[in-house]
Amino acid sequence: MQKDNNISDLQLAVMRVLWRRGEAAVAEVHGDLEPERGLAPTTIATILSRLERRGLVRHSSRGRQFLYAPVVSEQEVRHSMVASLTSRLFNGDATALVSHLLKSRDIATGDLETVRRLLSASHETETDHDDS
Amino acid sequence: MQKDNNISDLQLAVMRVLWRRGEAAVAEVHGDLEPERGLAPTTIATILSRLERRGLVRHSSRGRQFLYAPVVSEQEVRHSMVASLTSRLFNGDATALVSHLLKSRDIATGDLETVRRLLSASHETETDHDDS
DNA sequence: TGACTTCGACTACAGGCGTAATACTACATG
DNA sequence: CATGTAGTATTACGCCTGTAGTCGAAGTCA
Repeated sequence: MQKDNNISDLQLAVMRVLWRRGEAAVAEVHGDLEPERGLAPTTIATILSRLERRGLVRHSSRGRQFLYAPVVSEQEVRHSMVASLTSRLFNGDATALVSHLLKSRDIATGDLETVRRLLSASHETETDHDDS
Repeated sequence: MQKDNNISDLQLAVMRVLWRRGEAAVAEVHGDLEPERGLAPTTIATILSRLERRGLVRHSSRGRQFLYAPVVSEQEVRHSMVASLTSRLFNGDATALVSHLLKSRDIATGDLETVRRLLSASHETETDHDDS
């Protein structure tokens, strides 16, 4: 069973860079996030160290730089986080979550069709490859 | 627009007691949670104060006891937390979350029927009253 | 009235997060 | 070799959470 991969917003942003690039040096992660976040490079480095301490990433060295690479996949993190929320909020009942989404109009009426399509697709395909 | 009602697990547990009881003294909340959590009464009191500081509950006095009552509904909290996760993890696309749930087998194959039922119910009923 | 009980208020401490400055180390260069 | 520089490691600080002890006020009981 995998650990609790529940992570914060900023940590997620950093992970997303790693997922996209496969591996990246601190400076690269910083470069990618700087426009939207405007954080100091050392801040990014701190985040990466902490992620490494938690086992979500690992690093190798290239010259005197560290190359960080994800250890967990985006799917795993999503799964873990969604499951955690489902368990906390809906007692683990994922259909209750769907029900909530439908009733609270988080899913616009126009998107019902999309969901219906997903649903039909989902009983045909038994193999799973997460995410669209 | 409502604030960020994202709360922790323990805080949720406490809120659930208040939602169930309408209002409750510290001792009552503690009594309800003690079996599963085994926390000191003062711990519960601390949680309640903090929730009050954040505006999620308010209190009145009965004798020298405080009666705490929820200020936000379970629906609001759920909505807020689900929305927050959806935005962080799926870029705000709730259908992507449903897609995730379906593909990752968080929803057992046997429950697909349930979802399908929810779905049909949801385009007939335009009025919403959250939760089942 | 004095002791005991009850309850909220205040204080505390560790650990996580956001955020970052500063320290240290080792390569590059004149 | 001396020094600038790049890049990691260490330290820091405020805020939140979990967890709870202690203090002080007020009511209860003998």
